[in-house]
Amino acid sequence: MQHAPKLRQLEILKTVADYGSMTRAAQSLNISQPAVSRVISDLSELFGFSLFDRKDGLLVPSQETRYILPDISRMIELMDHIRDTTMDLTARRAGHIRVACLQGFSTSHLPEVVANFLANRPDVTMTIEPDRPERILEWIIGEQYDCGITDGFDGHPTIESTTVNIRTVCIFPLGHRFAQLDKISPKHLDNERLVYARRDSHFFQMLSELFRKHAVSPKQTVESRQFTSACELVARGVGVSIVSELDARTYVGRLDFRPFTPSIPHQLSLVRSIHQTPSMIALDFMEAFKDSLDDLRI
Amino acid sequence: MQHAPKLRQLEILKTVADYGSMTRAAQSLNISQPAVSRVISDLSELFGFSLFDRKDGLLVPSQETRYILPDISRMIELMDHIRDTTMDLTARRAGHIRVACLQGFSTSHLPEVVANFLANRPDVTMTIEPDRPERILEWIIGEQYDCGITDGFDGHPTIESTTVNIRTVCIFPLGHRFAQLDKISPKHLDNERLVYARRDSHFFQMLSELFRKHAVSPKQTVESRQFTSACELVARGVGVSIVSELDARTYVGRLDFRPFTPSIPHQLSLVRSIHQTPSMIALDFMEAFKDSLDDLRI
DNA sequence: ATAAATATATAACAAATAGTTATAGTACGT
DNA sequence: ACGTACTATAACTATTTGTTATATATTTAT
Repeated sequence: MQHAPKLRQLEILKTVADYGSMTRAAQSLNISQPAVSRVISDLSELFGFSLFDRKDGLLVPSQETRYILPDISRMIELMDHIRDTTMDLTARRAGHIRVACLQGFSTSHLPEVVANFLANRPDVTMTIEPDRPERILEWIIGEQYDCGITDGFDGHPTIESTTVNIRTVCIFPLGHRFAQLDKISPKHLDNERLVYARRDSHFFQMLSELFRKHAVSPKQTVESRQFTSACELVARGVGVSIVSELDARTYVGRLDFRPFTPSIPHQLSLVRSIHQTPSMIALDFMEAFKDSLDDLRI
Repeated sequence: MQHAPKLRQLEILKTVADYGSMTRAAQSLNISQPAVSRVISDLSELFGFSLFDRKDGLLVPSQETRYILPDISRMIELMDHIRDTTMDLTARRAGHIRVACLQGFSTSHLPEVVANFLANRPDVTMTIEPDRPERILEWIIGEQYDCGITDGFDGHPTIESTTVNIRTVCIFPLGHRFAQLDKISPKHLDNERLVYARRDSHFFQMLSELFRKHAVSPKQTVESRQFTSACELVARGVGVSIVSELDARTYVGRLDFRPFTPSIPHQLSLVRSIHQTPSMIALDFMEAFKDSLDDLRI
């Protein structure tokens, strides 16, 4: 096993080859000429062949030197690239973020948050995996994703979560009589055609409870597995529905909505494993995500 | 402008990532554990993010570290490659040699010399450019080639040359009556069908002179521009010819030959520019070439 | 939960490396 | 032959990279 050359030595070698003069190479590198001179003689001794020929007052790389110069250039470029990349990572401008989220979320609120986040971070890439809530928790516990977005999260020892209560609204087709009201309450929904979403959810149970208490029975028309498809149905005039303002917002212009009282908050949870130190860019994204909910939280 | 990491630091980082432990990385690198410890903390400070997470007693690269590890690996491989290459260059096992030679030479003696030379030098590559003698000298003067092989060279201030006198033989078809002779002299050639080669050459002039002196007049049949094609013609029974033993040898089995007296040496010159320091592998090749002529020189 | 074992961090120091200035030697153009 | 520009050598300094000794965490086993 013998010594490898130092990166610095190769850099100096390349500079001398580029300038054809040790003196000018030294100037370009902002070091003294004897420093360059010695590096060249050291390298020549290490390699065992002469590095340059003198020709018309210029130092011309020898055949042997020419043979390795391309590799040296690649080497230096690679190091520059590593340096740039670490700087981008530090400045949170590069990296990869893996997000697991609810099915519906991946088509409603999240795309805009992601688009805004990536807009001024050209070297950041993301993976978004939509799945059911239970699977999301599994992914997070298994540390397959940096963070997850779910609802109805009720705690887990290895998961750290931030829960945001999102306002609930009643959505209805454009031109519907509800547009005259300021708020919609259960009594308005009696006999109204209602599109249900996520019958098994905590949210749905709260809602049923409320109807029972107010002795209100809306006409069930369709049950959808996702809030977004409920929105689609409402926009097409199938009926009205109760969803989070978050979902409603992405349909502005295609349907109308008003606050629903009493408040039945949607509990949206941003979760991550406590066993995984999140990358800084992932932390930034989680911040950005929480910020995006600021004017929707109760 | 900020500091780039040292190659050594990256190497240590990679080793720690590979072993999942600073202590074991230190062992593998044959350095002390505190040295590794400090490199990691220095790098972490330089980069501005934490490099490892602790997990079940193992150091696991952080997201950020994982992001740059592939580049680090490439970097280290590249440096290894450069080191190996320089060692090969020193051991004269790698490099590139550019040879300019006579047309005929590129198909007769040279291929075998080249084949032998490259046989145990897998990383050596060669360019062989066949051309006319005057062009060869131009190439050499212009330093386009490491060396040239020509004949009838009569000196040039910027060219260093080694000239070898090659024995001359008379070649004749298998089964020809000349096979009974030990040597062929001009008198044997009277009225013999003779294939001429290179009528403009120094060699041809010497030969004509000789015939005149001995009052011998062979029957001219064909004139070929190359000695090798003369050999082909003779092998096919067109006549006999006078060529260098070097050319004759490559046709052993297809024609027969005997020494020709008096000796009219072929002057084969190995030339190179005095302005270009030859690469060591080129010097080796020139030596090998001269050696190949050893048992053919007068 | 605590002790023993193991792994990492810190400090003080030594060796090696990469730079410095000063000066001597070389090669080239007039 | 002389001045100019470039390169080499020498002696020295600062920085980097390693060392040992020791303290502090962290796991593992009891």
